[in-house]
Amino acid sequence: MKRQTDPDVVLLQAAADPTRLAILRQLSAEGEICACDFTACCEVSQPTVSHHLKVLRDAGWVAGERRGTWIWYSLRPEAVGRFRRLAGEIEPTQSRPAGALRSGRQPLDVIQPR
Amino acid sequence: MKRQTDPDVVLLQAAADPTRLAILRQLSAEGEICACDFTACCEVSQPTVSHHLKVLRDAGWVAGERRGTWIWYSLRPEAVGRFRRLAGEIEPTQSRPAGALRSGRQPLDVIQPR
DNA sequence: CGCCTATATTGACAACCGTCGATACATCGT
DNA sequence: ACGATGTATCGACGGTTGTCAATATAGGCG
Repeated sequence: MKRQTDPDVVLLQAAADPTRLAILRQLSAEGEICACDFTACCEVSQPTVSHHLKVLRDAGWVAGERRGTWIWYSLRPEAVGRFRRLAGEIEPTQSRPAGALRSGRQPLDVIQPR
Repeated sequence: MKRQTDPDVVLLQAAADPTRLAILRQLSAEGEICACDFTACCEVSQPTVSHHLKVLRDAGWVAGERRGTWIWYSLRPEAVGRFRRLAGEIEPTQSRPAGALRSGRQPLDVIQPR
C-alpha cells in the first residue's frame, strides 16, 4: 500500500478499530482516564492497550499526561474538530440538478454509449 | 482482529483508506459518478476500484445503480447520517469539574510530582 | 538502596488488507 | 450470433495490523 500521508486517513484509521473506538468513546464520556482503566474495559492485555494508545497518540487523537506512576489520557480537541469537519465534508447527494457538467456524459441513457 | 460486528467500526474502516476516502469525497462533491471514472482519479487498476466499491457497498456507504453498460454510484444518506452522528458523539474533554468521582482514585497530584 | 506497580517496548506470530493479472459475467451494438 | 466495452470475481503475492508473552523502563515508597 502507499504511504498514508493524508492526515484524515490517519485519523480515520486510528479510530477504525473496536478497541480504539471504545477508548475514544470512553474518553469522550468520562473526560480523562488513567491508562490502567482501559485494560479492564477492553478485554485485552496491557501491552495491547499500550499499543492502541500509541496509535491514538501518533494520530493526534489523545494526549497523555504523567501524574506520578499513572498516565492520564484525554481527547485532543484538535482531533475531535478535524474529525467533525471531515464528517461535515461528506455530504449526501445533494439535489444538484446538473450531472450535466460531469465530463459531458449525461446521467441517463439518453445518450447512447459510443 | 476477531470480529467487527460494531457497525460504526465497519463504517470507519471502510472510510479509512486513501482510495476509498477519495471516492467518498468525490461522490460528495459530484453527487453521482460512473464506476469507470474512479479508475482515472484514483490511479489504481479497475479490479482494485471494483474491490473498494464493494467494501463501500458492504459498509453501507454507497449504492450502485445499473444504467445500461455503466453503474452509477452515489452516497447513501443513511451512512452519511450515521457518520455524522458518530462524529457528534465524540466530544472533547468537557470541563467536567470533578475527576473526583472517578473510581475513588484521586488524580493524586495531591502530592504535586513537579 | 531494593521492591512494587504502571507503562512502554520488543519480538514473534497469525490474520487481515490492498493490489494486480487473468478471467468471468453483463450489456449493448452490429 | 458475434465482438466490444464496462464491471465483478478469482487467485496470488507482499505488506500491514492486532495480539500476547517476555522484557525493559520509570516512578513511588519504605
